[in-house]
Amino acid sequence: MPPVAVQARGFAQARVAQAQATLEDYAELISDLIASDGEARLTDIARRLGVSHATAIKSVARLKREGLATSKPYRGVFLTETGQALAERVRARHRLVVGLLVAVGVPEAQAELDAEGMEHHASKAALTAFAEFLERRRSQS
Amino acid sequence: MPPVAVQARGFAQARVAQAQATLEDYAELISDLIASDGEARLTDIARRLGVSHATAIKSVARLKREGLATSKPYRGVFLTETGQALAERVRARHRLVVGLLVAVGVPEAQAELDAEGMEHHASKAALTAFAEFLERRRSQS
DNA sequence: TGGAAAATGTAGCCTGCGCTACAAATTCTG
DNA sequence: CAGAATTTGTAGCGCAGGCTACATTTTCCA
Repeated sequence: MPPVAVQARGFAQARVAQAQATLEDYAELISDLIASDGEARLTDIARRLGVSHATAIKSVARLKREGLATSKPYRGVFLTETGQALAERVRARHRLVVGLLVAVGVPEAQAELDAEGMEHHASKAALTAFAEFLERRRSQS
Repeated sequence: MPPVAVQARGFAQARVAQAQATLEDYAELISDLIASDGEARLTDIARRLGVSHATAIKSVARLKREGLATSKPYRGVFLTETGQALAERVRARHRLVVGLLVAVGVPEAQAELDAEGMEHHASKAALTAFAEFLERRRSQS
């Protein structure tokens, strides 16, 4: 077993990541919807996340509280600059994680599903390592 | 963007995994404590998870509700057969994830921390791929 | 253009998992 | 072996994020 402090830190890190996960998922999804449909409607957000619209409304309210999004009644949801920046970081990270999973042999479709959960827990150091690993791969083949 | 159904499934999978995560962490930790100390005391569980003892008590109560653990007042916590089996699966999975992270270049210490969060989201297919990847690596070097 | 359909919003409930504060039991020790 | 220290238990709170049910607003189209 790892030293107590180290182990506790690991769990704490995972908890913090988890608390951010919802915000990250929403930010990325809203950004994607705006890019593809021109707007991010509550119903579409809920459908894509697989939750009820009531849940989506609550979560969007939290995004607004945290300064990541804005919206007016009966209108679509928009990201603030901060929110957009978060969305872009998350998107890049998502691609990196999927890329790594595929590179080590996880089937594409499953890699997408797994990445959805794992990406939130990849540290900067891990992402750097992933990028370098993929780069080495690419230059070799 | 992926098809709606696929994307929703990804998020749903992540939510399910997350709901299991606490149980898995406790089961593994209790198993480790029993192996190393002969017993799993509430205080040690709480210290290693980095939470208050009250939180640990609540979570252990949930493990008992779900048939994974047993305990009597003012005595240590023990795993049922189901709980022990879970602990072993989780331990194996944890090692596999750490192994993969290290193999692709994540520093050992960080790999341990990251694995704590990621491991809960690795599907069977991913774990198989990880194992094969590590096997290939081993036989090459 | 008026009414049905769709979208959005509100209210209230549940569970999980954090916390602090206080209570009770056990264990250690002088 | 009595009292202090430790450990375990209980109560009650907060937040996040699920849900259903019902209300309201907007949108669409016959």
